[in-house]
Amino acid sequence: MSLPTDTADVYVGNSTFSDLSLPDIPDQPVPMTTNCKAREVVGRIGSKWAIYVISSLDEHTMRFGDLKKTIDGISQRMLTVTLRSLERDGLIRRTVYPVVPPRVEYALTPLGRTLLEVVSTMVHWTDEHMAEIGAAQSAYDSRPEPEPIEQ
Amino acid sequence: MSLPTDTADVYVGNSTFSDLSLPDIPDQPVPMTTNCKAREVVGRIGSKWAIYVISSLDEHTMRFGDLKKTIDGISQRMLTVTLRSLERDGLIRRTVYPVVPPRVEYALTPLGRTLLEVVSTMVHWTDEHMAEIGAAQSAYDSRPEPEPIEQ
DNA sequence: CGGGATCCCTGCGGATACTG
DNA sequence: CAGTATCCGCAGGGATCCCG
Repeated sequence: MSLPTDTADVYVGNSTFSDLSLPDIPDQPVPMTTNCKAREVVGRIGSKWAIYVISSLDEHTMRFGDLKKTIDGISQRMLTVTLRSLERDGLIRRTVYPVVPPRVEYALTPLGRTLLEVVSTMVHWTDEHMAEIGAAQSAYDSRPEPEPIEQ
Repeated sequence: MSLPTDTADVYVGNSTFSDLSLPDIPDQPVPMTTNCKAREVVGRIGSKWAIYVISSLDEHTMRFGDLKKTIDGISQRMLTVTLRSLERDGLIRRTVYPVVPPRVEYALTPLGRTLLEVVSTMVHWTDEHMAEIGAAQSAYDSRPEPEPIEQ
């Protein structure tokens, strides 16, 4: 997603003019050739924070601050961006209570709950195979060193 | 992955000195606070091209050029980087045949085949719910426009 | 053919300051 | 509290050239 097809940002110096503080309609009309469906999923749940949000919302709804505290590596901006994106995709529902200290709650939609299962599958796979991957990496890093073929 | 903890790249002008043509040991010792396991999976299969490689290698082995032609949006560099990464993780196996025109074949390892199932789950989920997501997006983009609260 | 090495642009995402 | 608005570093990744 967000391929440089016709974004046509006004380039000024060393910064794009469309600095996208909070992007509204970022998705492009699919200029990719191959089956970009998978790309979309990854772009969605793999946006670095979406998984945490989805996982955190497992069952109970949460407020903005709660999510921020729970995920705790995330910045306000990225939490907002992620929540907006997930809301736009119909994966979470945002409820605003018009009270004096603003109260906003987020919860998974039925669709989001089905995605949670996929995410859980991924997390489960990781838990089971992380050791193998680590071992494979160690083995790989003990590379025989190409040996310049002197002679 | 690749969090800016202690990478300590020599910063020269507007470009990093460690231009990372082909990174060797990019993974960091987990400086994240939350359960970064999920992040690792996403970082792995969500590296924009890994899914295509994994999916393409479903069952039959493939040569470098075959993969490049199949995935077709990918650059040589990214295909190489992705293949190296997956090989290091023990997800694919690289076989070099010492013949005059070099012949290199890639195939999923047993571990990689288990990941393929996870990827398939994701792709399947996408196929089933893309319409819903699209509808949700359209609905969201027909936003009631916040109404500046005149008066 | 299968990459390795370089150069360079872009956009992701962090930090910070300000509003209702 | 729950955002919005800006600024900007930096790594991801494409284009290109070259090599065994």
